[in-house]
Amino acid sequence: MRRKLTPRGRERRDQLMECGARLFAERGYHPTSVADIVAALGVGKGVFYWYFASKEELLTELLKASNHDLRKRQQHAIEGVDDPVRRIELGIRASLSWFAEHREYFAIIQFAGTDETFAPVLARNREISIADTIRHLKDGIVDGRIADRDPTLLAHAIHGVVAELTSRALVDGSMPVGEVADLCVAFCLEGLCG
Amino acid sequence: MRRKLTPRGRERRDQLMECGARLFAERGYHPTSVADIVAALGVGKGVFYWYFASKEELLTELLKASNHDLRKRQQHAIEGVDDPVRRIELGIRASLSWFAEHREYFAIIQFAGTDETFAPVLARNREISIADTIRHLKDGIVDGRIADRDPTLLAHAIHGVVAELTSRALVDGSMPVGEVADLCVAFCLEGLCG
DNA sequence: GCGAACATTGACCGAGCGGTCAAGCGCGGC
DNA sequence: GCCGCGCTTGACCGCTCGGTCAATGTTCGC
Repeated sequence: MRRKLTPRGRERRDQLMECGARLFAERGYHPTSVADIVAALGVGKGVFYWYFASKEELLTELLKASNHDLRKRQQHAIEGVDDPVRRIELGIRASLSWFAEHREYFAIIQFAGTDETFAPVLARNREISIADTIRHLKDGIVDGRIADRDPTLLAHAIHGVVAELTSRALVDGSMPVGEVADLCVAFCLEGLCG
Repeated sequence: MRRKLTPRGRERRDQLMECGARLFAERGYHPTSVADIVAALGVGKGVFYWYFASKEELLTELLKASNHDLRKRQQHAIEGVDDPVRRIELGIRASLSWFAEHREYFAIIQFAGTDETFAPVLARNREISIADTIRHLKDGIVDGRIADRDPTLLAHAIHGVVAELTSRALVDGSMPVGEVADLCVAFCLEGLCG
């Protein structure tokens, strides 16, 4: 593995990550070999192991980087908004629009959830995200704007709606983001009967 | 592969499916080899290929069988109930209790979703399930009991909540089914603000 | 008690995997 | 001009995998 990174090196690393993300998403993690990844870039196998200790490490880095990017988007979206219900709404919309622009990551994250190896990093990512949501929920419950139910379960419920609609409507179905986001928000805030 | 099946053969086949389901859930599909499955049963490798054409076919059969069983449970739960909202509620509760009793299938289904190979059978399973839900939703919309929004997206939203709460609260968290089901129903019917 | 069909064995195969490494390349500093 | 180091090469290694198959055991009906 490398010690330092010159600009040229950083570019190669990014290329490998992008290429790996695309192939993992298209064919799955196990069926994609390191040989496939370097072949797609037209370089030798050694290049891969210069930048990553293992195929496993590449996936881990992909998970960390994508979560970091998604969270930045969410934080930017709710910046300066005080109303907790509105913060939740904007967070949902930010998530959907991020996934609409990075569809390949959906499959990657889903796979990572099926392999114990990636449980730690995935759990950490989710914890952060759930904690953010819980904070807004608790604020809303105190204000009386949100029904007084277990905030942890509520947070997971919201994440479930976002995940499923991302998967079915954005990734598979290619529906317009705005339309999906509107229903997602309406469902989360008012339910079926609202 | 076999032609006919004697009672003895049927039992072996069931053993292989049960054993495969357990190992796939514990370690994942790719990391579990056919050799692992037959070793766990203490039989030769040829036995596996007598009952299944491939490892792939075993997973496919597991997906079909589990979905069939889950659907039976749902249909039994809503038998004789006319109110569409109540039917949805009972369907949600039936799903959660089924998964609580068959936790291993959650990981299997999640993995199958990451591999194109299993997309057809998974899509078919989901279509059936979503169609059931849509039927009740439309009935509810006609009655004015359910808000007039895209029933397909609503159905996916409900499935998302069920899936996520199954995964986080039942499989990982081991919370009591009843408690999770109550919140799941409340969230789906009334949302955060209800 | 024999023959047919069901059921089982486990050594074997070719392919492909993740990962290694000795050797070589190219560029900036001296 | 050449040294050092970041970077690249690709043949190679050990191993495991999914899948095959000829031989053999087991269970029936007749």
